[in-house]
Amino acid sequence: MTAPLAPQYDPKAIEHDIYQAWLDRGCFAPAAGRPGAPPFTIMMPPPNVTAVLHMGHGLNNSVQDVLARFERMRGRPTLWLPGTDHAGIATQNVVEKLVAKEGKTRFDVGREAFVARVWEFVDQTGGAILEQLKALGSSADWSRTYFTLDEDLSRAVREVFVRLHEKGLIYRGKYIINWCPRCLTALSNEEAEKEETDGRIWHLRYPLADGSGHLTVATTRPETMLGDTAVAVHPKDPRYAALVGRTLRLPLVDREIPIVTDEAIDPAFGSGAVKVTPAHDPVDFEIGQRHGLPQLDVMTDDARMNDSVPERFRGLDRFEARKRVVREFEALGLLEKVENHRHAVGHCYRCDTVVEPRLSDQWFVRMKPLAEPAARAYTEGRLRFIPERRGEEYANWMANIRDWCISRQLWWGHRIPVWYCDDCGKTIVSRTDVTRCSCGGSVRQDPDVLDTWFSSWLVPFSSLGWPEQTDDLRRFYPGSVLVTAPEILFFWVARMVMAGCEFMGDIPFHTVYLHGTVRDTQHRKMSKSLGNGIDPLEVVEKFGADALRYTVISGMAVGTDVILDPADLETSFAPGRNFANKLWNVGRFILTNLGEARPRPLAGTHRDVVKPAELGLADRWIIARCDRMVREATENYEKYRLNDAAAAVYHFVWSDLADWYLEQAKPRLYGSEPGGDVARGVIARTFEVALGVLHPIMPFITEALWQRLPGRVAGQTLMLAPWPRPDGRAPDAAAEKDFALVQELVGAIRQIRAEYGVEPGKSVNVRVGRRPPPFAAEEGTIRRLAKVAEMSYGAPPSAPGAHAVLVDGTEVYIALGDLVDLQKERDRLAGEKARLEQLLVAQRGKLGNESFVSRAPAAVVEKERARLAQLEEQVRAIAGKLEQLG
RNA sequence: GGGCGAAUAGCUCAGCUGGUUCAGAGCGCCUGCCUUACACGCAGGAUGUCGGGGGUUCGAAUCCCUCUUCGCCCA
Repeated sequence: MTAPLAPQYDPKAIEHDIYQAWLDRGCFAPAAGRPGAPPFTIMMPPPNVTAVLHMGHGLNNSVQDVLARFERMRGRPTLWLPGTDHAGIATQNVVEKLVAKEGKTRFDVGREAFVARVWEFVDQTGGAILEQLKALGSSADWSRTYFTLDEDLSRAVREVFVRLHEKGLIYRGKYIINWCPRCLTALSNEEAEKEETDGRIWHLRYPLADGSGHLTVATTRPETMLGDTAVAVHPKDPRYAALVGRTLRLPLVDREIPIVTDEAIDPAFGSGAVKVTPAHDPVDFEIGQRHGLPQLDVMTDDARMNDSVPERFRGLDRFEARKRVVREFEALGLLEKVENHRHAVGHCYRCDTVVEPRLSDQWFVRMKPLAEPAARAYTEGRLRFIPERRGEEYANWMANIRDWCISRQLWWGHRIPVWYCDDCGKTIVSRTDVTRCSCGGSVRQDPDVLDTWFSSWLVPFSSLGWPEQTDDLRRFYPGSVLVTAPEILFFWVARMVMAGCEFMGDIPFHTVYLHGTVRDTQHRKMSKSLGNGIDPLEVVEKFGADALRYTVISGMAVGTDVILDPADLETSFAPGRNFANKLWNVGRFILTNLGEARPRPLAGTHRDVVKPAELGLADRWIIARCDRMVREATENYEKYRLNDAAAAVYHFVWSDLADWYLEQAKPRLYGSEPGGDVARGVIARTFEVALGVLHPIMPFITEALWQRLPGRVAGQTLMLAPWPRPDGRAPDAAAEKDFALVQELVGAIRQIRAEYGVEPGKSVNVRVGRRPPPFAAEEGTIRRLAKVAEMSYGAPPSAPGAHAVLVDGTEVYIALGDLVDLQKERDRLAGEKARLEQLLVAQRGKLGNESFVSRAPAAVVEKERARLAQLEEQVRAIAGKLEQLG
């Protein structure tokens, strides 16, 4: 039935076939689920259609897949919905680069042909990333995969645009927006990323028009002075009170500008006098509005100085112009001083070009009315964040929301559904294409497209068919959890909540799980430009998807970053690789020893069921440990503490099952002791449980081993098996305590063997002070695991030997013959005695403290008393030994 | 400038409601072992002023204040 398993786990040998089998059986589509179980819906953050997989995706999708698989096994109809995003700027940039290789710009190619070219590119390469996600084991329902430019999602975009416009929440206007002079488009505030930059403040002198002196302004962008139309000071600033209302002669351009007062001026910043450039700064724009100042745009689309500046500046790039302006001020003796200044400068989030604040005609969404219900969802506790503190960022953003610039001067995207009549000048906003104005005149559609996020924010329902009332929409909206990186909290998450409230009347998910970022050993974010990225496919190729998944999941506490070394994948992914290999070998050992016969069940009504009386101490112990592991892991999965869930199974498999139980059971398995059938039953059951609990994190290897367990029927899959439930009779504190005693004795003997350098193959004789039931029950185990030849009980012999004292005071004597060094033994015991006496003093002090005894809870005091007694017993025993040694 | 967080072993981080899960895990390191599941392993071991200072408390890595350093978000 099963081919012999290789001694080293080879993920490549199993992953592909298993994934294909899951696909063939349709395991990823939502099942009917357990009766009454609520659906579990999780929207994959749609990757850019041109993106290639990086570790960020690896992490993000690992987390989502863990949650999806967990809930699926728990019997909830689970939909993990994948898709791709058309990513306006990013995709257009990629194709523009291709076109550039042919020596052309998109304008040479023309709009229609260029867009056709992008489609061609997307059809060929787009969605490759979804294929790559499959290599990670992602259990998304690929049959429902969407693309944000699909016809039905585009219909949703138009519907939303028209509805918001009808409500007066979309408007067009001329305001300061963030302009990327490289992408040649407007950006939203969120897309203009502020980066701390070392800059300068130039203090420039502007002479009074009447020649009676000058006023000094401070600026970080001197080149914009060419567009100044005023200087503003704070109305209460005594330094400038006398100058208010007078006129300055603007150097270099020789233009007269007024000195005005405005509350927005911070008297403490720079000189307290601010040059006002209404066409190139948002604050200046507002000052200009208040004072009716002219707006003088001094730059071209690509941030060169335009024709409204003196001729010698025209055509200069803005940074060239900056240098020249400063030089000329200096030459005129008008440069007062230059200071270093660190400040936040906006950069295009797609190409990192410094953004130019610029006056421009654009479409906006009025956000306040949309933000209000979205903010309330959080404050009322219906929407929660993990980690919690992210909720405050969300609330803060909502409270200070600004209108959203949604038009982009791109060709790739959803064209704005607005038409202008050439004849009557009417503006028509329409769900369907317009070919002619009601006046009969010809119409032109607005040339711009919408911000990509204007379609992404609808995904929680547009991907389910909205505005149609589809079955999917009814069944899977609202969703459950959103898993993403904190970077797109505002871009995407917050806006989805708004859209959900506005168009569906309900938030799109109740939990937002924001995971950390993947960084290198210097804690730098992984990026293409730094070359410090890790290719997840390379990791999968080398160590397997499970190793990748386990490594990132176990290495990531809630909200913390994952540090990986791109230069040393071997070490970085060792935790996952080692554990996968361990699990593989545990499985190999177990499968070999279970054989073909169906093992006896531990519970149920089968006549062959293992009766409680048949279970030995070790059996009861591993069943109890297994039960504890299931509870712990389940609880941690539920709390999104995935690393803790991972640790619970890891510890059970490695430390409890492999290191102790399997070792303990070997004689029974090998037939040298009776009870092999019981051991096999216990092993089969606990291992199957462990595989199930681990499956969400390591789906491939657990599936592979699970399918090989005896008694499997073809077609069964662990992926759809029910979530392991704790065994009703399993909690067994006594067994846990008793076996721990056995473990302690074995540990004590091993420790002494190691300290005295007893050869690993050599057996020793041991005498133990007393013989509690656990020692009697597991004497064979103790003898085998500690390599003990003769084990006897009672007072230790007087012959020299090594001594140990267990925490309960039990004396352990190990005959070592001539290996024993009396002096060494004295030193060892004296050291141990000193250590324990220190603890004893502290313990006596604690209990001697009247206020502790009277004020601490009785149970705590009782515990401490017991500990004191134990310590006293240990010290007494060791002191006795020392005396004996002389 | 405003808001939020973090500092625990060489490294990456757990430690949740103050008390035997309190000083932990993984990786790395040291010693000995190719013990017929695994050397990606087994057994044993070393390493800590829990960032500094102050406070609350019978009791603080844990709560409060303060300082220092480092992050993140927003202006």
